[in-house]
Amino acid sequence: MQSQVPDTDRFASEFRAVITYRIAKTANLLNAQAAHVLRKNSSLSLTEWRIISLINAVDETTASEIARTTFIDKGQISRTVRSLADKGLLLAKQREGSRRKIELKLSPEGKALHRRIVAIMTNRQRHLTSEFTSEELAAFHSALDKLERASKKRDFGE
Amino acid sequence: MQSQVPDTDRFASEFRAVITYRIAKTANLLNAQAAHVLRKNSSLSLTEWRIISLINAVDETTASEIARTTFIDKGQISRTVRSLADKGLLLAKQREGSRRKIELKLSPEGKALHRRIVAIMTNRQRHLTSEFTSEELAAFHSALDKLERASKKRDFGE
DNA sequence: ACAATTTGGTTGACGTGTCAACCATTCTTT
DNA sequence: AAAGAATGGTTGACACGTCAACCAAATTGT
Repeated sequence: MQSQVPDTDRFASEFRAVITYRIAKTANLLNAQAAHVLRKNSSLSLTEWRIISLINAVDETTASEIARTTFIDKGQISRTVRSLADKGLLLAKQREGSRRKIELKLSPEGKALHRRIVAIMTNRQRHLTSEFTSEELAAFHSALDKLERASKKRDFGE
Repeated sequence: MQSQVPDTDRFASEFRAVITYRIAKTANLLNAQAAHVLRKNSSLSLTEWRIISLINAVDETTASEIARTTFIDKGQISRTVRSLADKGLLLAKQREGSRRKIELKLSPEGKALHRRIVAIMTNRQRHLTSEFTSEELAAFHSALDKLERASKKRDFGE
């Protein structure tokens, strides 16, 4: 019998260098893990959870503000917001003095849920970064910054 | 009139620290950019392109080997392989001495396409990493390794 | 040699993401 | 004040990802 992790990865050497593959793969793994944890502990999808924590962070916001900062699709936000409102986790009401902007806030139930889940997720994040020194972590964030900036330039000699 | 990039991101301070958000967001931006480049230069989807380059890298492989190393869904691979075969970009034939394994190779057209696109993508990668020193790049890869390993443990006190 | 298990691959159903069109409202310009 | 542009949000159509069930072939255990 071969070892658990076999000869594996004839691909590895070639693709370890391709940074975009690596990020995509890591992101997928992390997202899958998060979705799994959420399923076990709630009935939230990953996007629902993200939107909840975003709203929680600023206390009150609008769909378009979320869209602008997260790059989540407008439409998807619209639908997710409705599903969260249907579940009674958030309150959406017309902003004073506007007939268009809709103010999003967590309901008490939403806040309670957030409190419960954020504890789990914080724990998870601690585990994920447990092998990082704080310098490594800072460097990693700064690398992501650079990539993010570079990813927004759609003009590299196309 | 406000500046192009406005007061922005009341979220930023809060969420810069949440590593999984940041990776997911960066990965999304990079994927979107890649998909965009592919659309402009070919009729390939991102997964089609990835599978083409994977096959190219090892010359010949099977669906399950791809699944094992990339964590792309079996089903998705199966369908993508068929669509690539339909487009004449890859050849799928029964492996000698097996009535189950199917050997995947690029067709001459597939190879030519790969050659054309890989040039563009390599150029892109150079732009993406142009602000990285080689130490930074190495550190970034090693950080991804750590996260990948940690993401596979589904047991952190759940 | 047989049953039980594992592996390679396909398929269907369904959820999520993405794009573009759209409407109503608000802001800008003249 | 009216026309035009920009913004906030919703919707529909469709592509893509994900999960589970499934079949056939191959391997393992007895």
